[in-house]
Amino acid sequence: MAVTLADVAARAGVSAATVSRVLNGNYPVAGSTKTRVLAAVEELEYVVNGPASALAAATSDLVGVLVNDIADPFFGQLAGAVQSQMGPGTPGGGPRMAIVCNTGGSRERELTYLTLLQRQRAAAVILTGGAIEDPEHIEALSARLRRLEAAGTRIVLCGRPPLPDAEAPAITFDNRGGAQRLTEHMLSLGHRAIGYIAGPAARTTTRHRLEGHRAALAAAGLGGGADRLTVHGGAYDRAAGYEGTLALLDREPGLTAVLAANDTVALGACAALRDRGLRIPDDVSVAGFDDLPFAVDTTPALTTVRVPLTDAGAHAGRLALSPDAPAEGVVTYPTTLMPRASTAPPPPEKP
Amino acid sequence: MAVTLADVAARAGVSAATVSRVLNGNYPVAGSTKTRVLAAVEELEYVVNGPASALAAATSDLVGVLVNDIADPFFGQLAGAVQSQMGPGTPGGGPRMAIVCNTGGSRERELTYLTLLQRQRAAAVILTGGAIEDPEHIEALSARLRRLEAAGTRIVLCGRPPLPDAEAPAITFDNRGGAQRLTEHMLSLGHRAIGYIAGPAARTTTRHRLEGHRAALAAAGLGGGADRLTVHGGAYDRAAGYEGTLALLDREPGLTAVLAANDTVALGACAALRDRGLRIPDDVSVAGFDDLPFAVDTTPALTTVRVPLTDAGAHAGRLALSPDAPAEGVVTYPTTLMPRASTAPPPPEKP
DNA sequence: TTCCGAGTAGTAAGCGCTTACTGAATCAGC
DNA sequence: GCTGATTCAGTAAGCGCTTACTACTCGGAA
Repeated sequence: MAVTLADVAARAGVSAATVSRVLNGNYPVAGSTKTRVLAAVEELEYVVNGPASALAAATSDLVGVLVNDIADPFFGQLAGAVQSQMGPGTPGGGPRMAIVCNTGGSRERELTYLTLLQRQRAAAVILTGGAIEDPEHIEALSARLRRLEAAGTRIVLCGRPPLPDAEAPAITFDNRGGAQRLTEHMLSLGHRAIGYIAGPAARTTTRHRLEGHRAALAAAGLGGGADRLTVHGGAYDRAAGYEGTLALLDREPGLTAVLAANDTVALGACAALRDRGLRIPDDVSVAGFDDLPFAVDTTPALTTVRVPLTDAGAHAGRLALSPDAPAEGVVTYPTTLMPRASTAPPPPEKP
Repeated sequence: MAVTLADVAARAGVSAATVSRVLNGNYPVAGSTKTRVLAAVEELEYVVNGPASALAAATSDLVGVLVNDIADPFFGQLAGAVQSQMGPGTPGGGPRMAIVCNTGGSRERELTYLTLLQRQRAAAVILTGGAIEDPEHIEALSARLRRLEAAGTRIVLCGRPPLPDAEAPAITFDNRGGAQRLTEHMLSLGHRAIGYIAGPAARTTTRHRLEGHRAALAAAGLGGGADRLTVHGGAYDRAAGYEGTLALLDREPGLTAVLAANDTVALGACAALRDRGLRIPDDVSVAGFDDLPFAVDTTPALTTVRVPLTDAGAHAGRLALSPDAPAEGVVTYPTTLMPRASTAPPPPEKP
């Protein structure tokens, strides 16, 4: 039915092995033969059978990318950057294809996808986004990853810290430092009643950002009441920001600033503040994290911390494809404070 | 090295064929045997070799999804919805995996990815987003799709009209009607000088939305000067909105409304208006299209047209998996006007 | 008791490709 | 002109799985 290697070989008057060698180019073939084979490929519109070659060569050209939420631009950018390194004419030989797997932040699906990728004999797997900090889950995850590595799959972590006993290279963001600088920025503006809406608990990203915030507070001698002004959202979404802000406002009516776990959460915070009749930044300052494209378009423009998603994603993609695992351990990308109009000095004390 | 079917068979004391049958469940196997096999699979941590089974069975469990820009939430939502139909415990037998391919709107990459998917012997391919209306490209695309279909790959179109001579099912959005209703909404508010920032030319989505807009204008007897107040963006992005708005403003200082090709473009339009010192909606009304999640969080909240991305994506996913091609032709999803605060009556005429 | 047809399990022939290994030229060096 | 290296192409043995086809067992109808 479909055109096979043998058909091409017959057409070109050579053996199947020669055609294979021309196509893979890892063995000397005379120029004239090569031309003839290529012509036959063209004429017959031959397309390699991926599964067959994966089986024979025990390698596949599939790379898995695990993301928490593909509809979230944070992961969209990351995935896009990873994919920019694949396709034709990219490092590591032939074209690769990225399989983006949407875990939805579910532990179970994370593991399931890993098995599915092992089943595809993926060449590499890139785990993105903060890791879940449940020892039990980490153990299960490590076990799966160990199996994958044993099967020859390269593992790359992007946006999460390295795993306890694996040597998979990790790319991380300086979330802690970014959060710290952001809080310092708020403090320097004069804010003292700063609410913090953290992401879901038991996530590395959540913890690191919160740690940075706490560190800045502590350095300013304000560490004491921090807990009271911190709430945890159920996800990194708008609802977390909205509800978190309302909760904070109830807890501390004198709130002058809200720091959100990320830009999307900040959007929800802004909505809640507006619904309560508070102006940004006149009454309350708001800041996000990540500097997603829309941050510059909110009103007022959102102060946030830029995370170099594109660079990191591309880097992860390259690491995944590099035939020789450099295993350079952890690379940390810096984060940058982006002060914009949503933060300003707090309003003068009301008499 | 890796555990194979034979290993499992040996462990369970049966033949490889039996193990295969237990795993695929399309042949009677006695309960006790099944239990024994499953236990062996468990103990050996056996994971099927996907490529091998794809080769032998001449089918793969990979589904390709072509998107224009994975970092755009529009496609992110669509891709997420498609994937929600795959994975374990979904229609069409075993777990499938979605390969999301980022074409970046490039014709060449669109074709390349299609070849790459053919190479993987994908079970189905879902093409999302507006199609490019270049006869030459359509021809090339159709040829590739015909080859894919000949190879047994199901084709599903989502968000684009059916192809000339293919019977691939298509899911479309009522872009035309949505745009028409949106323009009618503006007209009913009293706007007459309505600028339109269209998407890139030669895209079906661009054309349909523009047609709807023109139709509403014509029905109101305003069809005449429509061209003068229409600009085309180079992409569906913020820059298109920003630059398009500045161009419109130069062309018609008395502009009272800007309709954008989509929500992201509208964001750019808002930014340009603000930079020119114009208030929304007091001086100029703005509307978008798609109703992406952030539309409700802009200031003021963006009037837009809701497009049921999640439903459509899930539908496309189901169509792609359904073993028997229903080939129900074209299904059109309705779009809904979402009037919000960014549109209001035009300011009173200045004397 | 014989025979037949369910119901199960095994055998073996590929699926289309890669890649050692082998073989046939060609060619430089003496 | 002969030898040994070198270059290029063919042969064939799988890679791990699926699936006709065959073979056996067993209960019940004849």
